[in-house]
Amino acid sequence: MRLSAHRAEDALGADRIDRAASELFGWESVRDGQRRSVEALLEGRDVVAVMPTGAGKSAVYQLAGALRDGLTLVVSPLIALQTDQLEQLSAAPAAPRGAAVNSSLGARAIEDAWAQAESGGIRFLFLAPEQLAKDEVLDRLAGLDVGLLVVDEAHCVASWGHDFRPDYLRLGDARERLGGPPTVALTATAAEPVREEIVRRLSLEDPLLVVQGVDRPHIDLEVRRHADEPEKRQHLLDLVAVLDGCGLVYAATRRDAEEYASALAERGIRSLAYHAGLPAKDRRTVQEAFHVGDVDVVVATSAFGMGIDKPDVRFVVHASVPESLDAYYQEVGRAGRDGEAARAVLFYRSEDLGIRKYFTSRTVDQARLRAAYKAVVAAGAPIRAAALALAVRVSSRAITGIVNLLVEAGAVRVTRAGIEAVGALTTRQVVARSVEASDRRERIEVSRLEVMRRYAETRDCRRRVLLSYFGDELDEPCGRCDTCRAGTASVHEEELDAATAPFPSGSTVRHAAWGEGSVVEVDPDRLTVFFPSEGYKVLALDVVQEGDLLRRVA
DNA sequence: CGCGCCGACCCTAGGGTCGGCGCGGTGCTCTAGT
Repeated sequence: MRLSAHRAEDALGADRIDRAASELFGWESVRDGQRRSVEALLEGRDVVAVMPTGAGKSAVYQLAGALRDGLTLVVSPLIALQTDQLEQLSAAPAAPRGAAVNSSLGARAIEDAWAQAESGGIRFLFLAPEQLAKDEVLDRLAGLDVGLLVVDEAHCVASWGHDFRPDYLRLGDARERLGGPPTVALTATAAEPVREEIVRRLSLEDPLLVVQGVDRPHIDLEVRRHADEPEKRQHLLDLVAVLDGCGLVYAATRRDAEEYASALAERGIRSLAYHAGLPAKDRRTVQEAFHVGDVDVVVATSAFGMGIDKPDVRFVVHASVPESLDAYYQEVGRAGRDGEAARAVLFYRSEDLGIRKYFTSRTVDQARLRAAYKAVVAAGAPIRAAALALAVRVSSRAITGIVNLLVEAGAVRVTRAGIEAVGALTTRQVVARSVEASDRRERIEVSRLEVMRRYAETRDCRRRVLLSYFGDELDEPCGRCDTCRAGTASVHEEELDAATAPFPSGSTVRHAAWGEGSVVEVDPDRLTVFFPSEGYKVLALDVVQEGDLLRRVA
């Protein structure tokens, strides 16, 4: 079946989308959020779509890619995800074909994929951001007609781009070099600052924001506070031992994951550990065993989960607090995909915030930064990253992070020709600005951890705290969380009304020192406001009002 | 930031405390050697 036939017949988008959905992919219906996203992309508009995995994120780019001219480039963080997506495509009745280019493939398979992309034999090409950092890849893509760029699991831009996988921060440059094709960023969870960073880093222009179904009302929320570590472990094991069905336990370290898994196994529970320290073969085995139901509980670090789409996960238990509410909800969201009742239980000890604090702390290597900037200036002309790495004597991998920081400091810019200095800053200024940029980032991460703490320690309805963080308001306590059951949430409710008046949730405010921010949460006696330069700030309402600290902007 | 391990030291012979130290999470890619 020729796609162009559809285009000729159906000038109107909606009908065309429905027909493609049923004829190419065999789907009976297209949801509202999917339709709006696809329509925008077909009109050439960028899209940021926040929708749970079960809600068919991939359908958005599959439909838009099939209906648009040219190649659809899908940036995906994991090779395993690329493989899954390819399988999904080939399982569809008449969907266009796709291929991947990554390090797991041999030279011949890669050459074949390129040839197919050039001849139009495939319409989807899957890549990790590291591929797009290579000149030869970009050159090759520039010779093709890239009609659509897809950034899957787009929260990775913000969470991994700054240190762990710095090539994520280069996607905006790659996009520009491809001629700025319409772009869709897809993710299951992203609060406002994460969305804002995605838009900024990818240089999206006035994107359509589609947020679909943040609430998962059938997941019961609960936090169990403990002062004592051994007691916490004991209670966690006691609980998991009696929970029905299969589930996940998230631990902070590999060691904890191993220990919990074997303690559960000793109690006769079919459980296995999963973390990035295991050989690739074992990791696949654990995933597969969980998927087919040969194991009931996987105890994992944050390594487990992306791409896991098992419908009947009945519980997600956290042995330690995650780094942010975004991360927490991402992990919790793996429960109850089938829409049946599920539970999310966080075992909380305030000391557990320590390891997260450690992970957020960054030290800038000033000597390397200085050397890199000097080398850029000395070059006198745009210098390639590889040449710069050689000049500064760091690995080509490490140079990306250093250059990212220099870009953030406004000291250099990255163009097609290479890296070049901008303005006339002294080395000292550059180092100072880079340190400031790094500190700002750390402040924001620390503040996100504080919000996680507030969730764990709140007496208000947990779901309301969670949803307001994601920009969704809940008018009444949910009735399906521990604070609602304990009655503390409804007490909170009575006090709330009077407090909401001056700075309602969602409004924009201005602070003399921190600039503009948006109100994330309103409590009877305090406000939580996100300031782009500072992160989340909790302000006492009486202090705010007495000192006239905030002005309402919008 | 908080832990767990190790050795030193305690005061009297084996078990306790204390201070110092190292460690802790996510994956891509390329390359050298089996």
